[in-house]
Parts: sequence; C-alpha cells; structure tokens
Amino acid sequence: MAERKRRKPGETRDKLMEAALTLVGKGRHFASLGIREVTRQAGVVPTAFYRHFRNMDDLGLQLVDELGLVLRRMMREARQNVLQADKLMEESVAIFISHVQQNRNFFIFMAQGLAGESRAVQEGIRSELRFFSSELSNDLRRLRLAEHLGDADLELTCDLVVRTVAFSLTDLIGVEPDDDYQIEQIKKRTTRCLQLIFVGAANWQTGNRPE
Amino acid sequence: MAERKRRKPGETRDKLMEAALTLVGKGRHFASLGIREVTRQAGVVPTAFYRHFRNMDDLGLQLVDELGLVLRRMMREARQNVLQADKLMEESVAIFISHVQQNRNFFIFMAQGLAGESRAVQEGIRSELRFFSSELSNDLRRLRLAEHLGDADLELTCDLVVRTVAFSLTDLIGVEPDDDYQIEQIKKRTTRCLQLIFVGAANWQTGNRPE
DNA sequence: TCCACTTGTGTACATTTGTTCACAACTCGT
DNA sequence: ACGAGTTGTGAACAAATGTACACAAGTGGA
Repeated sequence: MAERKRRKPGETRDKLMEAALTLVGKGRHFASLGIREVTRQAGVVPTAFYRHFRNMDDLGLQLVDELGLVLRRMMREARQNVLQADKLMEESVAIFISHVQQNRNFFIFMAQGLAGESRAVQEGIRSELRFFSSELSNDLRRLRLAEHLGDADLELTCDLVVRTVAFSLTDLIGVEPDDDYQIEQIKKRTTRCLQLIFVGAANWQTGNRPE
Repeated sequence: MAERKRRKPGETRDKLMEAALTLVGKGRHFASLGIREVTRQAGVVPTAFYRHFRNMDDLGLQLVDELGLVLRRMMREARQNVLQADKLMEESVAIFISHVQQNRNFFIFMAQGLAGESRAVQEGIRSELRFFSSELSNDLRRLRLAEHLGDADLELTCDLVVRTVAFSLTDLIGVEPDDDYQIEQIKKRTTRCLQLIFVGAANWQTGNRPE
C-alpha cells in the first residue's frame, strides 16, 4: 500500500509488544498467542515480527525487561509518598493497586508468567520479585522499622510480603477494571494481610528458626 | 487398524485428561494446548475428543473437578496425621509437598489455571482454594488453636496461609522434581512463613481491624 | 549525493489446526 | 440373540499458522 511510514525507528517493535499486552488484557493467555495473531493486532505484516524478535519467547523476555521498569517506577513513587510509618501499609498497597490499574496488562502478564510456559520468562519474573523483596528489606532497614530482626528473618518477612501482594494479582485480574467496590475489598484485605505479617514479624523471636 | 479395544467405558476420557496433564507436566501451558495435540499424546484419533468434551475449556473444567478430589484426599491425610499441635506446620507442609510431588502435573495445572485463559477454570480453582481455606478455619476452631480470634480474623489468617502455600507452587514447579535439596529449601521456607503468620495471628488484636 | 544498512511489505508454501461426516465396533437391556 | 445407543475410527477440508525469500522504502555517514 502507498501508506506513509512512521519516522521513529523501532516503532514497530513497540507496537508488537503493546499488541501482545493488549491481547493479554483482553483475556488471552500469553502462552497461547501466535506470531500472526500479534502482528495482526499490531496492524503489521507477519514477517515484520522477525525484524525484532526471534520468537514469542523472545518477545516475552523483552516484556519482562519493560516490566522491570514499571516495577522500579512503582518503588520510586512508594518511597517518595510513604513518609509516616503508621500508614505505611495502607499507602503502599494503594500505590500498588493504582499502578496495577494504570498498567493492568503488564501486571496480568506478570501473573501469567509466574506459571507460564517459557522457563526463561518464569525465571525473569521471579528475579524481579526477588529484587523487589531485597529493596524492601533495604528500605525497612533504612527506616529503622525492623531493628530487632536478623537479616535472614527480615528477608523472610519481605519475601512473604511480596508474595502476598503478588498473589493478590490473581484476585485483581478476576474482577473488572472498573469494579471499584471489589477493588476496594481487595485493597483492604491485602492491607490486613500485610498488617498481620508485620505483627508476626514484630513478635518474632529469632530462636523460632529451626535447624 | 485391527487393534484390540479397551473394555472399560470412559477409558478414552481418562486418557485425554491424563494426556493434557502430561503435556502440562512437560512444561507446556494448558492454554496453549490444542485438541489435536492432546489426542495425539493420548494415542487417540482427533475426533474422539468430541465424544467427551465440547472443547479444551470443558476439559479444563473437568480437570478442576478432579483436582478437587486430590485436594480433599490431601486434607484427609493431613487431618489424620497431624495430631500434636507443636509440629502442626512442619507436618502439614510436608504432607503438602509430598502430595505435590505425587500429583505434580495436577498442581502445575492448578498454578497455571489461577491466571489462566479460561475464566471458568480460574473461578473453579479459586473456589477450591476458598473451600480449602474454610476447612482450615474449621479445623483450627475444632482443635481450639485460635480461640482468641474472631471469625473474620481467623478467616483472614487461613486465607493468608492458603495463599502462601499456593504461591510456593510457583517455586516448586521451577525446580526439577528430583532436586531434593531445593525442595527441602522450599519446604523449610514455607514452614517458616506459616510460623510467622501464626505468630502474627497469636498477637493480633481484633482492634487492629480498620473501619 | 551515493551507498550500505536497517526496517517494513507481499507473496508463497508446507504444516498444523478445528471440525464435520459416515461408518465400524463394542455394550447392554430385553 | 438382536436392535438401540454409545464410543472409537478414518478420510476430508477450509482456515490458520510459522517461516523463507526477494524486493521497496526509508536512514545515516562519507
């Protein structure tokens, strides 16, 4: 066709990644997406795919990289906005939920990828979660909020926090994005879970550890 | 072909479900399986599929039903074997891990389905988890292990326990089934998480609840 | 300006897929 | 033992898929 080309290089790459996310957001599972389907959604000819990705797994890996950026932006915002310790958890959860709504497809992709088909994507997402958990450890140390906990116990606590929040994703993707009531319920429930965990951490004695 | 037929009726149905699980166990994602692929793995002609299932979603739903049986067997064993309260969590986790290893493909399917493609399967699995959580509540009440907790708080605690255990599935499917060292690590870590949660529950005051 | 390079297009093709249909074999109640 | 219903088979086909190849359109450095 005599259609005008876009100027920016790499535009198609972004269109393809976004197309995949869009399909995921429409209820499809990433593992079931095909090259033709993605290019169709992106409004691009099938062969264009190979200019940017080797296969769908490759696209998945690059999505994980971008997911990393999304998570880092979220952490930054959390660090800036959570100043008083007493509302730490409500606010953190609120920021999390808000980012999930803002980047819904990315987080659905993340929830799918944890038990997805590509081992590499699986490991990539797990690695992001580990990083998130370790950053959380650092922050709690820095804020002097976990002074009675040993390193291993603090790490365990943060890990549990991250898992709990991550699992709430499977709740979030089960409700419509505009069902404010349900989302509010999930927010409250997750917050209470975190509070329960921190009460546990506060009363944890290192001697509890086996071995 | 002049091959001999099996006598039992419904044999093919089981073969198909098992074939799907086998493929899942081999690293495939359920959402990416096709009818032909499953029938091929089952050693059956493609059209035989339609004798038992409307489509792949239907097969998924019937797998969820069977998964329910597996979970119930696990609960029964846990109730029989966990007698002394002090080792409650170690033993429960051990039974869980053992069942996961014994029915590995079922549990992988479960982990996949939580963020899977079929909304119905998703809801089915979530419903199984809710049931599991409520049974756990009953057991704790019966064993007089949570007498200071209100119903809502006990429910929250059990929910968190179930989520934590369920999330550990994503760890378990990431390691080889015979990597005993890694599995032992996951077992220990999960146990400690549960202990942390119960320390939290033990020191939880109902007043913590917002609203 | 020209030339190498990258990015996108269109055509092509062998495979694979879901599904239909007519037929064979087995099961069971009478 | 026979006829109805169920379960499995094989051939068939339109549609979709992954991938290869040759070519057009843009880009940037000399």
